[in-house]
Amino acid sequence: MKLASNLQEQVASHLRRRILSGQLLPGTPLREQSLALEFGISRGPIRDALLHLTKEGLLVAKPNVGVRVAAEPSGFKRNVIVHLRREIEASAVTAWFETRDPSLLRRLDDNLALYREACGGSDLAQVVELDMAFHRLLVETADKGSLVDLWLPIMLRMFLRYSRHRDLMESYHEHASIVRAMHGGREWEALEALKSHIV
Amino acid sequence: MKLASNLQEQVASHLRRRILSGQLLPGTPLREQSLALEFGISRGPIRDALLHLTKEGLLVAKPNVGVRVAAEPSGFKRNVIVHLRREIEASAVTAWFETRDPSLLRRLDDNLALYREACGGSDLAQVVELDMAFHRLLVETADKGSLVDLWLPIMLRMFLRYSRHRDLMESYHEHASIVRAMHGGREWEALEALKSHIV
DNA sequence: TCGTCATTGATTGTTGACAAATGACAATAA
DNA sequence: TTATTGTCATTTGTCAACAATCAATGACGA
Repeated sequence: MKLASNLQEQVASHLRRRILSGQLLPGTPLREQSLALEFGISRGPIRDALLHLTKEGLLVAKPNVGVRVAAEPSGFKRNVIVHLRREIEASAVTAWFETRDPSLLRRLDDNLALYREACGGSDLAQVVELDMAFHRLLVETADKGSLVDLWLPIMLRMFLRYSRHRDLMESYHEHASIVRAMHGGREWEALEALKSHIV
Repeated sequence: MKLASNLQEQVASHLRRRILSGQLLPGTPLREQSLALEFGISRGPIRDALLHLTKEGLLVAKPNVGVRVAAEPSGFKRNVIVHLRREIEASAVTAWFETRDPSLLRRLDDNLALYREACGGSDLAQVVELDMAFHRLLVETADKGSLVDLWLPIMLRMFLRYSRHRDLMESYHEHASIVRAMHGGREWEALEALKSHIV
């Protein structure tokens, strides 16, 4: 899951995980030099990675000063984000019901099994990863995955406050009920379950 | 408008303008070396700028190969984008009606005057710039501008097909009618005008 | 005492050289 | 002819050194 040939992407996904799993709290400054030392590489790829994460909304950059982990979105912003996510993911699911390609259902089932396990365990980073993967599967199916790049930064901003305010097992059951409705071909039910899951 | 102390942002906004105004067509490859030569700087800041634009959706990058100007979004994707933009900008305008801060109205009026002029002239880059600025003003007012970073990449992807399919003067009148409704305090009318303007 | 302004240390911004990967083309063999 | 392999030029990826900038500190003068 983590393999990438170029260093910047390796660093980016590593930091992404640390931020989303709550190991790096909002406001924490990240220095290029220290990160370069920590990863044993030069500052170049680090800069690229930080730029990635900044554009994704996980970091905020001040010119000539550096980057910090972004603050959780305000209530107002979060509300908008919720609506945007619903719009994107609902569009994708609606599109899926046109074809009902069963390969998606298989992948969702696989994800669900792993997710259930992870929710029982204590590896929060793994839980976040699988939760993310679930929704990514939904978004990817529509229109040859064209929505993913639109969806990702929105999703990430929402996940900035993942760790707290979340009952993991309940989240699992919500995923399961979405998939169940899709298996049964009940479009309206799937969309309702999705909408009430995204909060 | 163009001033930025760091080179990457100067390069980024320059390329942004060239792409949005249609001088760089979808599919056109951009080489770091040639750009560095063209701007008379080294490849470092160029890389940063290209990364910015890639994350904004104006370019697509293939690892170890390079970047090209992004293709126009598909019909499906564009439809989603339209809904996202409406959601964001309508939220912002709704929030404005809570306070009705008159300083926004003043700035919108200023923008309208310039926009009208530009629509008459032939400088498409200027038209795009002002159109963008108009909507940015709307988005900026709400919640201390927190929606801007969410809105920008969505807006830019939509503007990839700005030049064609657009009657400039009609666009001006739509802007004007939005502002007119806001001046008059007619919230519903403003939101409807906004919604029908975003297509 | 308070405010202003140089100094200084830390951090980002920029550069040019080098390493690694890719795609195109030509040579070779079935 | 067609598929495969090897070579080469082009382009991106990475690196370490240098320059520019900022924020904090402390000296200075009102």
